[in-house]
Amino acid sequence: MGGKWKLLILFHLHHFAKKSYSDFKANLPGISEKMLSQQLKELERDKLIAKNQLSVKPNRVEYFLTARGQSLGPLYEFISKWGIDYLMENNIDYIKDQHLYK
Amino acid sequence: MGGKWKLLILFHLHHFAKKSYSDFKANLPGISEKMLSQQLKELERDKLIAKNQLSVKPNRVEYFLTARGQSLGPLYEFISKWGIDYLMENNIDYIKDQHLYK
DNA sequence: TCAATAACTAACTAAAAAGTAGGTTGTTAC
DNA sequence: GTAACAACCTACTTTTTAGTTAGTTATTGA
Repeated sequence: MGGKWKLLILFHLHHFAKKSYSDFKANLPGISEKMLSQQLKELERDKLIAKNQLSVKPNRVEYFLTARGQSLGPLYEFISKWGIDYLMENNIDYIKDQHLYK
Repeated sequence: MGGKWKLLILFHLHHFAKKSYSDFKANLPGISEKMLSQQLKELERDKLIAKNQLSVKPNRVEYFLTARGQSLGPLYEFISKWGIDYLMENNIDYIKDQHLYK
């Protein structure tokens, strides 16, 4: 489960419950479509997320956390809080310094 | 912090407080010396661990968690528990199936 | 009808991480 | 005085991951 974007994808689903492919695209700045669909597929394979097929003719889906994905909830929370604390302790303005993380 | 062995190193220190280079070597089956010293160095660089130089003429050291390394304690605990639960839910005998994780 | 959007896939390249095989310095144990 | 151990380091290869660019199908909105 060590992909560059997986934790972020899971974290988004943890907070917003349901998200479409393009929701991720819009909210994960810098991710390429290849990475996005690859990581979604691996998360599905590992049963951490699943998707509803809303329609087929125009292909519309929504992703959500499985029970297993939800069971990692405390982890998402902890890492998020730890990260924010880390940035604050070190006086890093994330918005200003985003170039550091690309 | 995404090295293959880092979490295991941190987890060992979390449980045993102080460990020497060769303690890790003995308790992380499969790690190469290159990987071990590389990951220790990166963890030091990131201020998650530190070492005491016990002697120089014969080079003896002991590694331990810094305050920052300790602040991740709940993470080590959670992941460890989650992993064990995962193995049990799926009837995986870790000892028997170690080859799966090499 | 033409552009934009949604949800993808595929081919290829580049960069990062890990593995392999060796070498070093200085000890103590036999 | 030789082997074994501790704590490393170096060069090189292989594997894995990520980035780039370019398609595909189908739909709605102007």
